[in-house]
Formats: sequence, C-alpha cells, structure tokens
Amino acid sequence: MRKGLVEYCILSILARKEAYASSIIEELKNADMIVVEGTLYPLLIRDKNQGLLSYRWVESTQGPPRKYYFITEKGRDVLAQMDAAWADMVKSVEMLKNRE
Amino acid sequence: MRKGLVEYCILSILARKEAYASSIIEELKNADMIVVEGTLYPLLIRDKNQGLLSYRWVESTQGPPRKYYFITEKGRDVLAQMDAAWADMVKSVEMLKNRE
DNA sequence: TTTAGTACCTTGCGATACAAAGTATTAAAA
DNA sequence: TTTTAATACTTTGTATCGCAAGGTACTAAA
Repeated sequence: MRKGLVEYCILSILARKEAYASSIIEELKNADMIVVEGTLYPLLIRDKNQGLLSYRWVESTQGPPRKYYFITEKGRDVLAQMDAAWADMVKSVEMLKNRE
Repeated sequence: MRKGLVEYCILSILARKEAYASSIIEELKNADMIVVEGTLYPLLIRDKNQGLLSYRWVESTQGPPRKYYFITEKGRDVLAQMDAAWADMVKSVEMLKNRE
C-alpha cells in the first residue's frame, strides 16, 4: 500500500537537509517506515537522473566516502506537487470513511 | 503514489454495502478518486479469489445483469489491518513533515 | 435487424518495492 | 603485510499495482 510513498518521504527528508543513503534509512526508521537498500539506491539514482536530486562526495572518518544527496529546485517543485497529491489522498480516504 | 490504496478504498466501500463495478467507480469519483475499469475488474476478481469478497448476480432493468460484490468476514479482517496500516502511514508522513 | 447503452473481462506495459546477491573502500586485527 | 570487519554503493531478478486499449455479451429501443 506504500508504493510511491517512499519517494515522497525521501524528497521530504532531503528538502530539509542533505543526507546519504544510510542516514536516510535511519531517519525513515525513526518515523516507523522501513526501507531497505535495494529500494533506496535505485530510487536515488532515478531521481537524480530526473533532475530532482543531485549529490556530492563527502569523506567519512569511518569508512568509504559517502554520496550526500540534496534536492534541486526541480525536486522542490515535484515535492510541492506530491504534498498536494498526498493531501488529496488523505482527504479522499476521509471522505470515503466518514460517509454514513 | 496511490498504489495499493485503491484496494483499500474498494474494501471500505463494500464494507458499507454491496455494489457493482460501475457504482463503485461512481462512488470513488465522488471522493475525487479516479479509477477505471481496467483497474477495478482485475482487483475485484483478485480479492474474490482470495476470499475477501464474494458476489451475487442481480437483474437490472436497464441492461445486462450486474455482479454485486460484498465483503466477507475475511475481507473485514483484512480491511481492519489496512485501516491500521493506513493510519500508520499517515502518522509516519506527519512525523517526517513536522520535524524541525 | 441494426444500433446504442450497459456491464463484464483480458492483455500488455511501465512503475514500484524488495530480496538477494555483488563490488569497492577504509581501518583495525592477526 | 595480509586478513578481516565494517561501511557504502550498486545490480539483477521478481511480484505486484494501476492503467490504456481492446474485446465480449446482454438488453432495449430505433
């Protein structure tokens, strides 16, 4: 039931501040949303190819360098549309549920 | 982004009263949710095969007979799980969005 | 008997999320 | 120095979902 929602959540996270894969997974987990690497990496690459995200390499003190992703202007536009779509969905479900 | 949600909405509709395909589509439209036949029919058949729905034929005064679907006990159980999953999703998004 | 309206169904496609693998880099341990 | 563990990134194959597009079948009116 969460298909498509993961992308929305990831854009939302990156709209606040840049992050790399493991930290994104951690933040999603804190919101009780489990996402695994096999889901996240292809999604990040896809969004980058579509111009919604960009990244920069950052050295780490505890392992290999990290790809820090950050949202682009185009990404913010898409996110705004997703915000609206999400609000519409919540509203639609409420309408269906609250009918007598 | 609405993947999986359609099934939830349809079970919710049929939890209130039995309905046939066109009337389900109409009710979804009233909640600002567009669903087409190519989506609905396979879904109804799938849920019926899984024992979540059942149906009965009802004669119509304006055309061919209609398949009126209704929810089963098993369907109500699954719907209850979906209610919980939906509430969790809404909560997760809120948590992500309302973080400083 | 043809046409319009209604209802049901199927096929093929793109997209999403995931499991299960693999590659590469770094630092610590042997 | 070689091995091991930890971290990080990537790819492949699979199941499922929603949809476009097309088809079949029944009924009643023209």
